[in-house]
Amino acid sequence: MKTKITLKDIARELEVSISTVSKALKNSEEISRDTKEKVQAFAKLYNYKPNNIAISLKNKRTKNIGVVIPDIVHHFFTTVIRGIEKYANARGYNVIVCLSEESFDKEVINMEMLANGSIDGFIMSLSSETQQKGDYNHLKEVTEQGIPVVLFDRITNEIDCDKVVIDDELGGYMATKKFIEQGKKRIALISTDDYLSVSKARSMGYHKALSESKLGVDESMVLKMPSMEMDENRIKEFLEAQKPDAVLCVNEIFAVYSMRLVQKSGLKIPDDISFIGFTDGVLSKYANPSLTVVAQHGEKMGEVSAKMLIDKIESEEEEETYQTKILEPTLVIRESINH
Amino acid sequence: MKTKITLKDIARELEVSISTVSKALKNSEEISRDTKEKVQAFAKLYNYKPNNIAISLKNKRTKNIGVVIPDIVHHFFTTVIRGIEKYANARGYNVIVCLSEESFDKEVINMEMLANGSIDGFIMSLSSETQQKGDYNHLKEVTEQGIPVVLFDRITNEIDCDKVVIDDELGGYMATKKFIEQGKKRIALISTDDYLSVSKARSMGYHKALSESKLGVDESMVLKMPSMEMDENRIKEFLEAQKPDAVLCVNEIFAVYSMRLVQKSGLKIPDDISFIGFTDGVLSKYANPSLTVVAQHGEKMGEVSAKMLIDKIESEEEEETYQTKILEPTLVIRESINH
DNA sequence: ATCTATTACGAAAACGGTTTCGTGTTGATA
DNA sequence: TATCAACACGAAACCGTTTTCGTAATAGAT
Repeated sequence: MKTKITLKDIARELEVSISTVSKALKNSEEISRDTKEKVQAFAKLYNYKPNNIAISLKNKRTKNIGVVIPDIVHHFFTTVIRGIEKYANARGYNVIVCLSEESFDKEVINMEMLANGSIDGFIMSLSSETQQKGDYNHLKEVTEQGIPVVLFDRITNEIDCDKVVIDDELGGYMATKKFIEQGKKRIALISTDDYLSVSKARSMGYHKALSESKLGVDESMVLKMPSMEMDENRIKEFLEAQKPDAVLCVNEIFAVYSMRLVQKSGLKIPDDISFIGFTDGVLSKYANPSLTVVAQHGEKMGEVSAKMLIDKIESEEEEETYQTKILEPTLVIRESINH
Repeated sequence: MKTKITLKDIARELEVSISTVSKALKNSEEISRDTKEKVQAFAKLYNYKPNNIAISLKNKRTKNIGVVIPDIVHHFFTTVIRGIEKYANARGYNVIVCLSEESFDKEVINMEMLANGSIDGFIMSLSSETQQKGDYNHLKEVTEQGIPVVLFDRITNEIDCDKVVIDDELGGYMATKKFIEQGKKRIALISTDDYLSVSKARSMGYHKALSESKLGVDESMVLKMPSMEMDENRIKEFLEAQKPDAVLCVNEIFAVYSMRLVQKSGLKIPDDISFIGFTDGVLSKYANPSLTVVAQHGEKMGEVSAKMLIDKIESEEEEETYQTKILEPTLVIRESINH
């Protein structure tokens, strides 16, 4: 086992001082050509690499960014991470991922762990429990310490920081409008409870599109599922009672599941009933029929978040100006609606 | 912006030495009750938290583990990460995720970045490019430095380290056996090229089961896709030419896609033709019909890997003994085969 | 009164770097 | 010959901890 070599080792071996070695390796003008060459050759020979931790301590910069998300087994978050990772890596940063698993306490603990010097900034999406509680003190503490934070997707207005969201309302609006244009008359919405900011916005888009049209809103056409868990019977009863000819679902799973239900009862998709979901994941792509969705471009979101964060980390000025970037969703047309 | 408080700050404020503060906070016997109470109260008041970086430098322990995987937008890896994260977190470790994106160079760069003090050990799954090249020098260097490594799923025998795999051959065997027991006669395999160690093992299980049976192996019933990308026509031609009554696919996507193809040509699943895939992801669960799969228990794999790694990190002895844990896959029966 | 043990604390080294500043040596200049 | 700048390097502080070791003060024993 050949252990890592340090500046001190090189200095001892070459009978120069540590400072000289450090400078020589940085090609400082202060050091003679001779010495520099000697040191650099020696360093290369023994594969010297500076210790990141020591550098972090000195510079008060870790080159790590902390990502705190509710869940990783979820296509959207996964693509966001990929976007963050790619961008951050290109700028020399590493990504520390922590999962809150939708728990407020875990979110707090994770942030506390990371905030004590392990990272230069946070990128995060709030857990549902945090959003329900409305308690954002852990975020306040972090921002007050001067640690930059970028909130994405599941955000709150109670914290002053950079934010990246997609225009979920627009997404709901676009999808609903599409149905209206296609002459659908009974347009249903399957949503979750409003505490999830995204569901809320998507529902608003749905309501807006309908109230702008001659159809108007009929609240009995809206099903709010109490949790993200599938409750098969609720959906089944709802679809049988309301007999919609178009359904907008706030996620993929509701949509795919609903499609299976209506297919079993003999309806044809998209002619008898059309579907649009949210999140352009594998499910939508490989569903039968493939599902038209409002795509959120998670990877782009990750990139944008990472860029905002790193720019802030590396900016000298202590500007207290925060921006909210709004990304536009797009409709990915597949077989579950008429073309 | 209230900046973080350090031991030095407390020492100055309370007019004691830094050492005293440090000891007082650790409830050392050396310090008087009075002083301890004073220091602890002050620390709590100003919300003192020790700086992780400084501690890391001192202890030569970062409490970080590096996870290097080929891809994160992939259900299996995602569940493994979750398993790692949960377990590691419970033991006070953070997880730094790096993506090789199936590239050898990125894998090398990522490992080098992390190996310079940022982490205490690696958990990784090889990129396909690395497996094709067969170049494992980056791994050798790391292990020679005494950094513990746990390899999972996509492993190599050329490196001495702990390993965790699922018995992919057994998985292929179990699935094929199932088909044989159900009286299927034309059992096909859709696989990828053999450089992926997992595909290879799964194929071996398929071959083994068939050669043990009266059916025997017919190589024309095996389709090897040159890459992970979907090549729709290859599969279509293959299925039309061979007319199998059962298909084993080395992943979900091949399976779901194939099911759609045969359904379009009027075949009934599972009676006319049955399907089994690998990877128990969302696709299998929500496919129509839902797909029977060989489940790999990624979360368990992550947990086991993390446990092995952390145990090694925290073990005093320099035992050079490595183990390979083999996890057994299980068959998750769904609608794509007869019950 | 002297010695010893205990208590309670501080100084300093160490982790592995970076960086500022001081200084001995050299050669050129006045 | 005295002065001085340029050169090349080293000492030391610093980042924020932990930990070893030394020691002043006090109390108890003889």
